Amino acid sequence: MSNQIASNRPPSFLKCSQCSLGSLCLPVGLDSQDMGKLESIIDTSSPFSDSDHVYTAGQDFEKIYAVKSGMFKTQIVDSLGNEHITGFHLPGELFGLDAIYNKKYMSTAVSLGTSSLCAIDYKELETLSQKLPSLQHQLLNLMSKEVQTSQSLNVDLTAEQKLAGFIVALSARYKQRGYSETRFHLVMPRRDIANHLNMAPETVSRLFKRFQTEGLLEINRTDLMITNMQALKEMSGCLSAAC
Amino acid sequence: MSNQIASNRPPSFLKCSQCSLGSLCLPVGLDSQDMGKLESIIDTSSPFSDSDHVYTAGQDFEKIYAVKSGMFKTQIVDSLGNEHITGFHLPGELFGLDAIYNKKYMSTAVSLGTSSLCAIDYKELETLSQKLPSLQHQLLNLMSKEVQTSQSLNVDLTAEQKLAGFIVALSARYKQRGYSETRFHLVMPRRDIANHLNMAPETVSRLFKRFQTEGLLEINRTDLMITNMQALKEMSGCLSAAC
DNA sequence: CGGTGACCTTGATGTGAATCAAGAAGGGAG
DNA sequence: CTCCCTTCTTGATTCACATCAAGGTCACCG
Repeated sequence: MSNQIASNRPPSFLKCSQCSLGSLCLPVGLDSQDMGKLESIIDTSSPFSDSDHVYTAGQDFEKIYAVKSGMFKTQIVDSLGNEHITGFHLPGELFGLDAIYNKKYMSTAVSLGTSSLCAIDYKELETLSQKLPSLQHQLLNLMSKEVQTSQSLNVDLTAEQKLAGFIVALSARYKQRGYSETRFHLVMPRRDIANHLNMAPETVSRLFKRFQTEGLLEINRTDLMITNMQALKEMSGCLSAAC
Repeated sequence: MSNQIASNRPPSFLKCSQCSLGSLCLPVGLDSQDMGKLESIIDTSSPFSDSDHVYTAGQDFEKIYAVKSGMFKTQIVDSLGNEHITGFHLPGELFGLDAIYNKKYMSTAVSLGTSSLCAIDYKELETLSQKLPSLQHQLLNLMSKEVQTSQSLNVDLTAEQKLAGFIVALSARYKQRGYSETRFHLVMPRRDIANHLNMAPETVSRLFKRFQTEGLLEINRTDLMITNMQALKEMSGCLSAAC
């Protein structure tokens, strides 16, 4: 499975114990017996199609979600109706954690392409974490990571630095998951990348072109190949964990 | 104590059970016996003077911190040496949570004026959370809040909206702590506000002047009085929890 | 009390990226 | 295959805010 190009795959109905994402996701550190207990509170729903909503901002919080396959985006809406994409979520990553505090979802979660996920009842997860120290530990770890990621997105960078950083970080996340770090598909449209990074889609387009001219990468629609990782990392200001 | 103007106060050496911040901080939901257990892992250090560092980015992670009095800022540094202030921390708020995942502090924490805090050994906190469901619950809640706060800072807003939002959010936090919501001191210099919000200090200065002209607030150096809260909230786009 | 330095304010100018405006390039549906 | 619609690209123009530059204010201190 290593060095495959990441792409959408048929939804899998594996339990945690058979899931290849165990080393990234909640089960880190659990033995097979404890993993069984975690499995018992996880609900593997049917797959989502492109643009399907998992939950909508304002709904009562009940479950957190772990991506199994495909990709999801989470977006918040301000009082004027402007949407902002807070993150893209790859297999093994959790989302919905921002809802814990307010007991309402703060964001809307949307599937990009065909994707599948595990739904975990948060109340039960808290209770189970009480019994399984490793589970509590990993849950806190993943929340800490989330804090860190959103904080580093706040730093004031040029459009060039932000886009380079986005590509580098995405590459690192694919690598972690056993995919090629130099070649992958951009599942999300330019508009979504631009929105997430607070820039205009036109700017994304122009920058990709320039990156290509400068020999940093090759891009054709959604197909991306990184040809000079080092230069991209340097350009990004090395804020992501990947540097 | 209600409706006092917030200002620096002599450091307090109270334990959680005597601390007035219990309703905001970690002890939420704990009975007096359990609070005693929490107190036993908390270290009340001597007070910090202006610009003192609590920890520095890169140091091994060991403790998380709760502000007792005064204010602290946390800042990260990119590879080019540019600093970015990720947050200002008021009494009852925790910081250092972003270090859990990497086991190293990602940021540097600095005191603004004279301040004091509680240091909590994280390993012991995890262990204790294992025994006290309410403590685990509150810890997860506070981390969730942190995620939410930094995510809403990422939204693309005008300088005007960002500064209005900053003032409104600060006001709400002072109110929560029993201080006046309409009049308080800006402990941090303009430069720090500007840095945190990704703008130039000159822009902050000009906007404060305009807000004053428009009758939204009165400001003299560090002394701030809000005269039209509603207008400020509307201007901010109502992203903070305060709307 | 006058000097020094940090911080803040105010004005003039510059620029990175947004916006505006077409067109080009896929990709489905029939 | 052709139409239609969405997404992407490319160029011209504009604008919000940064940067540059200078002067003002206050606190501290010998």
